[in-house]
Amino acid sequence: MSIIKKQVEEILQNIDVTSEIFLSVPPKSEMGDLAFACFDIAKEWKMSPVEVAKKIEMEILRFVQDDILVNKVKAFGPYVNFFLNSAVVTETIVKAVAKEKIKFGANNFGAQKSVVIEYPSNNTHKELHVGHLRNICIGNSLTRIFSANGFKITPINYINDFGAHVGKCLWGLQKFHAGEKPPADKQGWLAKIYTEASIYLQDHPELKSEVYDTQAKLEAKDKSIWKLFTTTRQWSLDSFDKSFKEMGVKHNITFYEQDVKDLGQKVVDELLKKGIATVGEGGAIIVDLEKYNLDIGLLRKSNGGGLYLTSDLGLAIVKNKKFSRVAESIHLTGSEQNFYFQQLFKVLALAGYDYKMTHIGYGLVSTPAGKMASRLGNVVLYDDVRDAVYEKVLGETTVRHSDWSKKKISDTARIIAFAAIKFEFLKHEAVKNVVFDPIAAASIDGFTGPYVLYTVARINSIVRKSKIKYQKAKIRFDLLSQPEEKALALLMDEFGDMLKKAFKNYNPSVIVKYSFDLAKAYNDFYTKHSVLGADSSELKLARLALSASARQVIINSLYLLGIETVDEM
RNA sequence: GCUCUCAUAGUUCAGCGGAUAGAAUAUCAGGCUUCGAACCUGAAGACAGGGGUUCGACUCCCUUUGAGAGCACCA
Repeated sequence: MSIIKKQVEEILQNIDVTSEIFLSVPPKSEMGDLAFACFDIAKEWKMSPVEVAKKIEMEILRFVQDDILVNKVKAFGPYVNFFLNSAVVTETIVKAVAKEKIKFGANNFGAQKSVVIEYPSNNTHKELHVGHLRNICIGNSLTRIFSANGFKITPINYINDFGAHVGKCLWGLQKFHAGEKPPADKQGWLAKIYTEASIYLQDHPELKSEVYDTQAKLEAKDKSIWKLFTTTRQWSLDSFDKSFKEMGVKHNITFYEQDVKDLGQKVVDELLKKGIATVGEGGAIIVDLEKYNLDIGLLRKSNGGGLYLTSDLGLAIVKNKKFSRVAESIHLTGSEQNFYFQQLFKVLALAGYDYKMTHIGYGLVSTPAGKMASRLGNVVLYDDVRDAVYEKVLGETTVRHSDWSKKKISDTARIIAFAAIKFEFLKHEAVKNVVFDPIAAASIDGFTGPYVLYTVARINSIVRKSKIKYQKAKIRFDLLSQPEEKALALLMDEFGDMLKKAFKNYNPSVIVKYSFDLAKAYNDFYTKHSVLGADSSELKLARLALSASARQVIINSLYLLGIETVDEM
C-alpha cells in the first residue's frame, strides 16, 4: 500500500472524514502534492463542496499543527490540497524501498486465496501466432500481478491435442506428404500442412468424409494413425515448450483435451440423468439456457462425439480434484469466445460449481491487411515477430557497442527485444481489438520497453561510476529539496495503488503505463539535476540513494510485466 | 435477423462521474567539450452525430452511424 498517502488519509480521518478516502494528484505542482476531493463528503455533511474544503482546511490548521509530513494545507475550490515536506517524503520512500526491495508495493488483498489461471490454451498441429503472443503476455503478467497482490495463483495450460484440427492435419499429412522427411521446424511444417489441407478442402468438399474417417480413427485410438498422432503431437509440444521458455512463461500443470474428453462425456450423462441436459434436434445433447438469455449449449454431437463444452466439463472435474478450494478460476482467451464462456460458466453453475469464474476475452489481433485466420494461412507467426524485433534490436546494439563480445551483444539484444515485444502487447487494455503493427512492435523510442530499460541502464551507469556504498551510509534527506526529487518519490509511493488497480481490473496495461511514467519522472530529474556532479558529497549520496530506489521500483514494475532488465544497453 | 464489444490529435493508445482531456509517434523548431542523445525542451493537433440523467458527462442511459465478434453438432 502507498505509505505517504496513508499518512495523509490518517490526518483526514482524525478530523472526522470517515468515508473512504481517495487522494489524487493535483493537475499542477504549484497546487500541491496530493488532493482530496470534497464532493462525496459534501453530501454527507450537507454542505457545498467548496464550503467543506474550507472547513477541512480550517480544521487541519487548527488541530494538526507541526505535522512533519504536511507543510501546508490549502483549499482550492472543492479540493483540499496538501503540500508535503520533500525530505520526509523522500526519506520514507527511499528507506521503504531499500528495506522491501522486490517486495516493495506488494499488497495482500488475496490473503493467499487460491486462484487458477488458464492460458494460452493453444492447439497442437497449429501455429503459434500473434494472437497467442498477446494471450501469453497478458496471462504471464496477470499471474505475477495476482501473486503480488497476495493471491496463491497457479498458471495452467489446457492444450487441445484432440480436436478436428488434428484430424485435418494428419489427413493432409498422409495424403500429400506421406514418407516425406520433415524439415527442422517440424511444428511449422505441421501448421503449414494444416493450412494447406484447409484450403484444399474448401475447393474439394467431397473429400471431407476422408477427414472425418481420419478423425474417427484418431478418437478410436486406431493403430493405423496412433503412432503418427503421438509423434506429431510431441513435435508441437516440444516447440511450444521452447517458445514458452524463451518468453519466461511457466505453467504448473498442462492438461490435454485427450485426457478429459471421456470424463466430460460422463458429466454429460449425469446432467442428462439430473434433467439439466436434454435431447435436442437431431439427437444431439443440449442444455437449454434460454431463460438465462444464453441460447442453447451443445454438449454432445448427435453421433455421440464430444465438443469443446464436453471437454471443458471434464477439465473442471480434474482441476477441482487437483486444486482443492479454488476461489477463482480465470480463463484467458480471445473475445470471440465471450459467449461460449458465458454458456460454460452457466452450465458449470448448474452442475454445482460455485467458485468465482472469470473469463477475460481480449480483443482480436488483426493485421493491417485484415482479419487473421489460420485456416487461410494469413497469420503473423510468433516466430516471425520475435525474429524481426530481435534483428532490429541486434542491429542497434551492434552499432552502439562495437567493443562488446558477440555473445554480450546477442544476450543483451535478446532481453531488449522481448522487453519491446511484451511492452507492446501489454500496453493496450485487454478488451480492445488491436491491429498488429510490425513497425510499432520493433520500435525502441518513446512509450516502449527499451525506453524503460534505458532508464535503468542509465541509473546502473551512475551507480557503477559513483563507487559509493550508499546502502549503508547515513543519508541527509533534507538536501533533497528539488520538486523533481519529491515528485519521483511520490510516484514511487503510487506503485502499491497501481498494483491494486491492475489486479482489480485484470489489466496489466496499468503497470505498463506506470513503469513508463516512473522512467519518465526519473529522466526529468536526471536532465535537471546531476547526481555525480552534485554540489556536495552529501547531496551526491542522497541523490544516489534516490536513484537506486527509483531503479528498484522500475524493476519491480517490469517484473510484473515479465520483462527483464539489462545492466548496459 | 438477434446479441455482445468498441468509437478520443494524422496515426497508436491513456483518461475510479469532478480542477485547463494526458502520452507516444509522425510534423515543425531547438538541445551532447557536462552522470549514457535508445534522452530532453518547445510548437501545432482530438472526445463519431443527436437526445437524456446530474450541481457537474469522454465516462452513466437511449438513439443514429461506423467497425469488430458471436449466434446447433468448429475451437
